[in-house]
Amino acid sequence: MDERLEREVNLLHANICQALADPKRILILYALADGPRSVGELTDTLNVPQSTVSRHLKVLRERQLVSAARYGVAVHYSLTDRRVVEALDTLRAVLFGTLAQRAELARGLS
Amino acid sequence: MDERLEREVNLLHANICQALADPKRILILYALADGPRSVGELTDTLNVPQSTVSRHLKVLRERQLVSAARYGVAVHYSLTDRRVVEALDTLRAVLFGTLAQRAELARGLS
DNA sequence: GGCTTGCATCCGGATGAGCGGATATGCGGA
DNA sequence: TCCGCATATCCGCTCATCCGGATGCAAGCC
Repeated sequence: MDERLEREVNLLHANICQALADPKRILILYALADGPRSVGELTDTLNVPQSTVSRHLKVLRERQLVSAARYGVAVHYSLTDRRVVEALDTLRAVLFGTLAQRAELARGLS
Repeated sequence: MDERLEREVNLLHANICQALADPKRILILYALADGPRSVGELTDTLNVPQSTVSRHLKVLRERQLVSAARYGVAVHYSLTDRRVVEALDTLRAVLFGTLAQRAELARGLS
């Protein structure tokens, strides 16, 4: 295996893919795709304790997938790079493809 | 939060993102992007025990990200949908962007 | 049928990730 | 300065995941 690719993939995993490995974090990214949101807003949107939201935001912030800006006492988070959501949309399209295929298969079996 | 999006994201996570949450699995996908490979070939490429490769392949197979075909005593795996690798490439581009930004920042600080 | 080869699965152990209540910190208003 | 709000971090806990050697299983050869 190409050592270069291996190192690159390790970086990719550590910096991005691992961050996408939790459904709540993906939801946060989609919520931010509509524009910046404060932690409180995200807490309401996701309907989980605030500490949980902050913990997930920390993961996303450390990987620079989101960026934070303080406005008075509130902190507004926003997407750093929309391409992350685009990639997720691509994966969603793949998912629909396989789901459709499974449905097809199930119909054929019946 | 839109319940529909929430369900969709849960599916996306369970079926795809979780499968991308391990660097070895990402490497397998990239290896398969060059064409079908047998388990033995992947074992050599990744340089890990065969049981480990088979375990990861099982995860990818269950999510239908790869498909298996038996040729005699060997099993050849191939990518089900190239778009998965395309999405990974997009994320790689994002990664390079943030890495460049960090380098820039580090230079500015020195 | 016995053997080899290639792959899948089982198992116990170690590590990591998520959780959410409690608490700390930072900021603006009175 | 003291208070209150918004957010961040700490803590102990539970659960998920990965690992790799050992073992099971299918297919072809003799």
